[in-house]
Amino acid sequence: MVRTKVEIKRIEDKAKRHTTFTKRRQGLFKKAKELVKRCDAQAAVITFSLAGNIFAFGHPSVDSVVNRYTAAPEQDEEAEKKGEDGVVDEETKEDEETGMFEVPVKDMDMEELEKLNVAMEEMKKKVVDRINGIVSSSKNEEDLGLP
Amino acid sequence: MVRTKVEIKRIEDKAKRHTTFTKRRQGLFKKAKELVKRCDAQAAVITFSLAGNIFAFGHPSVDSVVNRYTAAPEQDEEAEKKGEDGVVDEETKEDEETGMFEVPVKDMDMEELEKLNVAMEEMKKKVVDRINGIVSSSKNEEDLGLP
DNA sequence: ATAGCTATGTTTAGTAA
DNA sequence: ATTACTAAACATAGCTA
Repeated sequence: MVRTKVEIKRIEDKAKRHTTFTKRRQGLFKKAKELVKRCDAQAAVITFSLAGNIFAFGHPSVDSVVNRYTAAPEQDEEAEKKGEDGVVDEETKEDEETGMFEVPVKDMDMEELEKLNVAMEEMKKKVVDRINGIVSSSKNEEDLGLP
Repeated sequence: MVRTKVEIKRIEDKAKRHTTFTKRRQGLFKKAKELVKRCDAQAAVITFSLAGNIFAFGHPSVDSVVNRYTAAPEQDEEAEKKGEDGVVDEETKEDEETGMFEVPVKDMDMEELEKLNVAMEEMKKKVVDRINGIVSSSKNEEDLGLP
């Protein structure tokens, strides 16, 4: 059969999901390259597959775009709230509402703040490492079936 | 006239270029959202128009994807011995000595980790803002004596 | 995992508002 | 800056290899 109208929701079948990821990732990168070239703009695209593979594209480079974004005074975050497929925005908002850390930053003095900052840096590394660890493990599991 | 075969090169006319940028940026973001939703992947897109406007989208957040990219061990490395869960163990021990965060990162699943990551991002901003606030005020006090 | 195929849904250049 | 319109160009689901 040929193509039918497709609903944008999570693909349950693992193999299909990966195939679709590969195709759509290629399409996304192509679009980004066209945008950059036709409009003389700067852009970066970073993707992680569930298997943990990293794919990134950036013009003039991923790092330069990321740095510029990080250093931007005000991040407009103009990620639309139009709610077409905007499920992602809701999830992000949900995260903001979790309020995992209710530390009274306002009342801390400089010394406390510096300690807190260092502690957070270390914790952050742990979390990222843990994420990468999980991803790597699942990647290994998937690879078991391959020759 | 309707559309002709288009060559992917820089659009010289400024107004046209901006119009195309707006359209194609929207298309790019839509594609990114579909990729995230259908394939359950993480992705971030950051664009700067020539006018300097920032547009960014990320799941679960721009920062988390950027940080994960920055912290990635090696770009296309196959998961080998480093992917075991035990990576975090030593640092966790160290953390207990600090006593500031007793969060059991080791036992958290992916979803929890993502939320934690986002929560830390925001907390970090608060702390940095607070530090900047202190620095600014003390700076102002010093400035009182200057011409 | 990635590539070719094809029918069909989707995006977008050109234009005007 | 963004939006509506339309037809041509384009991307891609479902297959196969």
